[in-house]
Amino acid sequence: MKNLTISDIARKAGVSKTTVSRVMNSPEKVEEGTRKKIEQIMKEAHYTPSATARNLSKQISSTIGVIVPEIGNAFFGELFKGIEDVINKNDLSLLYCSNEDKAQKDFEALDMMKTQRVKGVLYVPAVNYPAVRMMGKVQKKLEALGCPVVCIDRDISLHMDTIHFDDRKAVKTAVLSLVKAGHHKIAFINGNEEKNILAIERYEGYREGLKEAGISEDERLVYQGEYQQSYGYLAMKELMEKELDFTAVITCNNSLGRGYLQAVHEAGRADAFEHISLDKIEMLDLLRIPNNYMLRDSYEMGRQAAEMLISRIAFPDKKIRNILLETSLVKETF
Amino acid sequence: MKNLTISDIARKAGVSKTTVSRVMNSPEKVEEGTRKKIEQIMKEAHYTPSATARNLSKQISSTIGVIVPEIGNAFFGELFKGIEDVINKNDLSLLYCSNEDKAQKDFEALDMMKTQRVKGVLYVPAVNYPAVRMMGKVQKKLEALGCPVVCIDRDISLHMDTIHFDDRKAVKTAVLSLVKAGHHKIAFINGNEEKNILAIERYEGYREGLKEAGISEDERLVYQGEYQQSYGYLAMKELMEKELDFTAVITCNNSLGRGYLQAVHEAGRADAFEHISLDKIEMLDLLRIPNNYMLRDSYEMGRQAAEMLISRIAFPDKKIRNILLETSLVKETF
DNA sequence: ACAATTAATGAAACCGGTAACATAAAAGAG
DNA sequence: CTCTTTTATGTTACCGGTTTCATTAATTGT
Repeated sequence: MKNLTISDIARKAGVSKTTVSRVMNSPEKVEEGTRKKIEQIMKEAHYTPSATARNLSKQISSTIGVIVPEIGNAFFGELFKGIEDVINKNDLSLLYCSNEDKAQKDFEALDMMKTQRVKGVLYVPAVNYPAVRMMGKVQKKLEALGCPVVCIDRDISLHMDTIHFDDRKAVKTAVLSLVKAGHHKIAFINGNEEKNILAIERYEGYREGLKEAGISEDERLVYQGEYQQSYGYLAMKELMEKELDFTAVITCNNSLGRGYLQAVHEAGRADAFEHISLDKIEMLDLLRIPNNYMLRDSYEMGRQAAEMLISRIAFPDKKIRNILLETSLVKETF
Repeated sequence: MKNLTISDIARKAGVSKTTVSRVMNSPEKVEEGTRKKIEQIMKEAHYTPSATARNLSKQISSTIGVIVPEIGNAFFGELFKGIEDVINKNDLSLLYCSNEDKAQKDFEALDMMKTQRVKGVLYVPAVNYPAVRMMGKVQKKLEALGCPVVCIDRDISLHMDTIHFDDRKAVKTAVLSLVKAGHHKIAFINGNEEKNILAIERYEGYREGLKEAGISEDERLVYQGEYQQSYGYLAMKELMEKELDFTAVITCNNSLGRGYLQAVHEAGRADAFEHISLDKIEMLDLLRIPNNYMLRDSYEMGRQAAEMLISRIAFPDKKIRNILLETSLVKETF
C-alpha cells in the first residue's frame, strides 16, 4: 500500500495541509470539531507523517547513530542494550553501524552518519588505529560530522565527551588481589600496546600493581597481541609449553579470557592457575565454574553515554565531560 | 561545524545547484573542467549530501529496518550479523529496533519503521502474541507499512516472504537420535504453545518422533512455558525433584538449554542425562563439555533473509518465497 | 555557410512536511 | 454599533536535494 501524504489527508478533510500539520504539532490551535474530524481521517487512512520530510523541514533529525566494533561480543551487546533503553525512552531511532574494529570501516561508518544527518553519535572507535598516525583523519571526520559525539570505552585523546572504565586501576586491583592470595608470578595477556591506547593503560596498571607489591616484572610472562580469543588461546598455550613457573593469569578482556579457558581446558589444567579476567565471561556461573573477574558494567556505560549525548544535544555549550567508571572485583566460588 | 548544502557548493563554484547535483549523480553529463573543479570544492569543504533531502526528493530510502526480539541472545546476534553483512555490501543503512518479544513493543517498532519510511523491513515477530487474536492488528500494520517485509524465524501465517528453520523436523530428529541411543523416557522443555506457533511446531515434532519410535507420550515429562533461561531452570529442577525416571532431555532453544545446564550443574547431576538443545550453547565447546545440539545457523538465516528482501525490493511482483532451512545434529564429545 | 544535432548548463517545479505571515470571521470593549 | 482583539484557517515560502524542460553554445552535415 502506498503511503499517503499530508496533502491527501488535507484533501479528504477539505482543509489545507497547514491545518493537518497543526493537528499533529499544536492541536490546541485547531478547532475541536475540525481536529476530531482530521484525526479520524488520519486514523482510518493509517496515516503516519514522513520523518524524512519532517526532518528536512524542521532541520532536525530523530535518529541517533551508534558505532560499535561488533554486536556479537557480550560486552558490546550489553552496552548496546543500555543505549537502546535510553534512546527508546526519548522517542529516538537508532541507526546502527559496526566498525569491526577496523579503521577503514570506522571511517565509512562516520561518513554514513554524516550522510544520514543524525542528531548525535555514540562512538566506540576502532581500537586498532596505528596510534597517533590516523588520529588526524578521525578528528577531521568528527569535526565534519556536524553533530555531538560521545566517545565510549576507548580514549582517542580528543577534547570531547567521553566515558570509559578505569582500566589501569582495574588491572592494578587484579594484580594486588592475586599477590595477596600468594601469587608472585603473574602472567599477563593483553592487547597490542602499539595499536591501542587501552592496552597501554592496562599494561601500566599491571606494572604499577607489580611495583606496589615489590615484584619485578618478568617479560616472558607478558603477552600482548590481538584482542581476540584466538590470541588468548595461543598466548596461554605458549605460556604453558614454556613451563615458566607462573601461578596466575590476568586476561585483559572477555575474548582473551575465553581463549585462556580454551587453552587450559584443552590441556586439562583448568585448576592449575588462578585467573582474573577483565569483563565477566558468560556461562561460567551457570556451570558453577569458579571464576574471578573485574566487573565492567557495560550496560551502565551505554546508559550513561546515551544520557550524556542527549544532554549534550540539549545543551551544546555545556562543559565537556569525561566520565570514568569504576570497576569492581567479583569472586565467584561454588 | 554546520553542514553545507548543495547551494553552498554551487555558489562557491559559481554554477547552479543542478550542475552540482549532476556531478554526484551523472558526472558524464558535466564538462570535465567544471566537474573537476566542483569535485575539488566538495572535497575541500567536506561536503556530503543530505540523505534526508535526497530521499525525500527521490522518493526512496536508503535504510532497511530490522526488528528483532533482543540482540543479547547469541542466536539473534548472529542473525543480525548476517543481515548487517548483506546490508553493508549493498550500501544501505540499518535502522535497529528491538521488540523485546512483546506485542506492544512490536507495534511501536512497526510504527517507527513506517514513520522512517524505510525501504524494507526484516522482521522477527514477537513470539508471545496471544496467537490468532492479535494477528489482525499485525497484518494491518504490515499492510500499512508500504514497503516489503521479510518475516524471519517465526511464522505468523500471513502471505508474505518468510524464512525459518524446519523446527518440527529438528525436534523429531533429536528425539529419534536419543531413542537410537537407547533412551525411552525423554523430557521435553518447550515454549508455551498457547502463545507461540513455533512452540506448536516443536511439540508436534516431539510427538511425531515418539510416535515413530513407538513410544507413548508421558505428559509429566512435557514442560511448556516461557522461552527463558529461568523457565528452563525451573522446569528441569522440578523434573529432577519429581524423580521421574527419564534419562534424556530436549530443550527447545538456547535460553531453555542454559536453564537446563544451570539446574543440572547446581544439582551436581551434569552427567545424569543426555541433552539435546535447539541452537548451539556458547562456551561449552571451549570448556570441553560434551554437548549435542541441533544447529540452526542463524547467521545464514540473516544473510538469506536480507538477500530475499533486497531481491523483493528490486522485483516487487516476484512470486512470494517461503524458505525452509534445514538444521543438523551436532554431537560434540571430547 | 546555414540548418540540424548535440553538449553543457540553468531555471523552475517538485518531494512532504513546517512556519511565518495574511485573512476572515467571531468575540469582546467602550 | 463600531473598533480592536482573538480565533481558526489558508497562502506561500522554505528545507536540500532531484528532475523536467528550456536555453545557449558548440559541433556536425551537406
